[in-house]
Amino acid sequence: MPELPEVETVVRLLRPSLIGHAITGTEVYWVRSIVPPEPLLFAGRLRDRVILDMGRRGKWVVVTLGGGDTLLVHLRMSGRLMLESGVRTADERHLRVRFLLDDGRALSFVDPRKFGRVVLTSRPDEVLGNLGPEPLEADFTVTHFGKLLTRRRGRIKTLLLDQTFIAGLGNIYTDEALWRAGIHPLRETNSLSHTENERLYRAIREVLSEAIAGGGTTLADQSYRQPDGRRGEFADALAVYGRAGQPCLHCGTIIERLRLGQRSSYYCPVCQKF
DNA sequence: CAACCGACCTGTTCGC
DNA sequence: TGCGAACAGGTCGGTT
Repeated sequence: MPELPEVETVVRLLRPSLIGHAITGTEVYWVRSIVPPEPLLFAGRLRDRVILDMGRRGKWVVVTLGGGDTLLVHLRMSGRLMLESGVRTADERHLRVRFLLDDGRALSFVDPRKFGRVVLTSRPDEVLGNLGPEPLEADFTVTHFGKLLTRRRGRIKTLLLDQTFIAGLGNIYTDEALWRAGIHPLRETNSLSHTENERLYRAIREVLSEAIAGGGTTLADQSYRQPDGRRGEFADALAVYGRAGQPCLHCGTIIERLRLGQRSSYYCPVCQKF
């Protein structure tokens, strides 16, 4: 579910109220949610660690702890991080890991589908090192993007979903960026013109920035919420994702859906010619 | 290498 | 109403 904007939204909201607090206990309810999968060692290593910082790299939440360890959280399809003030958990049934804090609050990792992971490591680069550039960073320039593109082949959408090529894009925002850039998802990467490269670069940065400003995207199933419970308002701004059968906001043509691997892609057959 | 498929999991919606 | 199929924001490993 969560892509870069949703993870960024979560981090921005949680960070100020977590920094400086210590973890006093860790409860593991689903062993495979943690790495390494040893609840006693995991909890022991986290006890009394102070949260020094919290950030994001691609779709990973990065929690820097005192003592040299780092906690990496990937929400995958259905994971959520929620800060709770009491003993109660909003979603007890899907609670996988809970971190108790020194002030009585708790940070809960809730994940119905159990795909998400909480990784405790002293070497975060072993996990994060293979990620491609951060699309919103200043050093990610249009020149840089163009150079990366010319070296690659295959379908453009597949490439944008590859986290080692560029970090943070998922199924929603690749479709939105390709629509904004007027590029068909199945276009061969090496067939893109210089102009198309530039349009794609701008589209990626704009759609991600706007989505962050809107607090991410909450779809009809409501599975993503901001940590404070509010919905992500960028759902109202989606131009193609999930809109098969509805008119293109630009030209009125009916939006189509195709299969790429086992995933859906939404596009306008007129604005995004093959 | 690029493309595709099944796994990993549970929950919800769709179609008959 | 009931019930199986299809589908879901992600990623990995194995096969063609």
